[in-house]
Amino acid sequence: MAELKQLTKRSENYSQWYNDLVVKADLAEQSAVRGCMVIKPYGYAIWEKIQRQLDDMFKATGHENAYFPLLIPKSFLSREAEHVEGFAKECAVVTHYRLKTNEDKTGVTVDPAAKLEEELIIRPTSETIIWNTYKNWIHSYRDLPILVNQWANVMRWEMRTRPFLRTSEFLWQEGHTAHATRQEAEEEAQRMLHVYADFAENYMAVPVIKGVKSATERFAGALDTYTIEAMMQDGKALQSGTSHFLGQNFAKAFDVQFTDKDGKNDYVWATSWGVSTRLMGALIMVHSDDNGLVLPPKLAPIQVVIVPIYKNEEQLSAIDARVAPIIEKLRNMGISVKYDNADNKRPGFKFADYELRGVPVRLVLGARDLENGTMEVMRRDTLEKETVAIEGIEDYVRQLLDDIQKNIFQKALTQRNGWCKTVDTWEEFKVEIEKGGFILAHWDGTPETEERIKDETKATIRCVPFDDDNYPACVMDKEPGVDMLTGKPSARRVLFARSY
RNA sequence: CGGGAUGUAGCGCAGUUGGUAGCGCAUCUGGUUUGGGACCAGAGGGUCGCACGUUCGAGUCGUGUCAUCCCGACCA
Repeated sequence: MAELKQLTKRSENYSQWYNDLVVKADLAEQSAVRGCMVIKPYGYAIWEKIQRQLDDMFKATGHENAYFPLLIPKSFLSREAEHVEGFAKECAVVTHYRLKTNEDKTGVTVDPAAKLEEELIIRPTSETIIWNTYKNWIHSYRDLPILVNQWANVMRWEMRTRPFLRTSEFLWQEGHTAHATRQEAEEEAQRMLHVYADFAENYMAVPVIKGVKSATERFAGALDTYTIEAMMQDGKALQSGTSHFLGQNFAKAFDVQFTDKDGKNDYVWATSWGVSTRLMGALIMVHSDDNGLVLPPKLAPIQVVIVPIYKNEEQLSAIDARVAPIIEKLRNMGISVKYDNADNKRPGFKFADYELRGVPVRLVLGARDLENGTMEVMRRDTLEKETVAIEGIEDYVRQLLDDIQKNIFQKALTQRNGWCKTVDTWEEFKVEIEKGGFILAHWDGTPETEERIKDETKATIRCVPFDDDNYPACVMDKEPGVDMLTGKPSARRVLFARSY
């Protein structure tokens, strides 16, 4: 009880509330290694659902999976100038390949004799090692395009870490494609951004704003970075996925040329795109309430939990028998069901526990229901309970799951749209940014102004939004104007926010 | 790397002017319970982050050190 109460103090410190939720909902815990995270079975089950769905979507757009080494020779990283610049400060480095036992047997030390001639970097991202490989794969236009994705872990030695949002080591997928033309590569980068947006909205039930990053916010080594930006319940934005048009930068750095139909040589055009376990951070922060996690049915490891209520063995076996065919039917419909008839926890405890873990639907069957031929159905998103006839309950549940999926998206969308506002003056901007949310304002397009705004308000340009009929009108406002700070001309409003 | 805070049982904490370790939750045993986080009785669990110092005596005082968290800078 005391544990649950702590969760209700969300307003005091959102960050702390979030950390509590991650731990209490049994998703993850801190590891012995600084800034790393142990993903526990329940948390990992959610990640597996995310993985499986994204993987299907990648395959449907013609991509294949492959795997590249964890360790990258230091010299690879420095081939692309901007790329090193962006990652050098956060790399873990392998310098030796052997330990030896101390002479007094008190432990082990690094064997100085086993120093590597060239240090190895634990990948912060795999562009360099992949492009070094692509050099050997690509000779002719017939070898293109290459559409490869990798599921992997990467490591970035960040100064400040947060579970799921920014851990030193994280799981992700990174797509790396090579194309014969600029246009094809640009289309690929856009296509994958839309795949991400589709996934975020239709599976995670997290509404996002698609757009292009400003030059300062761009990926190190990219010509353009496209992003999906989500809004958390506390008014801070979260960059949830990115897709990069890399131009010929990496092809030039790793000398990857191909011969076209006319026999002429040219550098190939590249993209890369990735989403990480950070998506789980978004999932948690967008939907959760004071009772814990709220998972969208499409990504919930357990979609339906059934809890029996009984006073003795006979009653339990009667319930077991009544529940068995329901479980079977639900499973045949592709619904994941857990029947929790464990005798070592009381019903009230189970109710609270499955709510904490975000299970979308709970069915309860007791002696009373057995007599009436009913079950109690509770939906996690609204916490509403109703009593429903057992006859045909499987279809009812199927319908309810769809309904919950739609409802939590709608709820998040309404909230997100409520966070969008237009601001015209600098004074107003400084006031509004304190309240959180997305702010649409005019910007003169220079990095200097962007920097000033960031320094004074901690707000960054999240993106220049793409067209989408579903966005609120203020996001779609493309009228020119003047910069709120400098008064210089602005082509259109851009999206500002404070972010994680 | 700067500012602030905290390190005492698995978790959350208390510990008085320095006197040899305590509470709640969790765990284990037995019993009664079971429609919203059960109750009773009993039990187990600690080099008080680490090191050095002051003292007859340190969880408590001093110095150093390490770690974690929060707020910044940095980032998916």
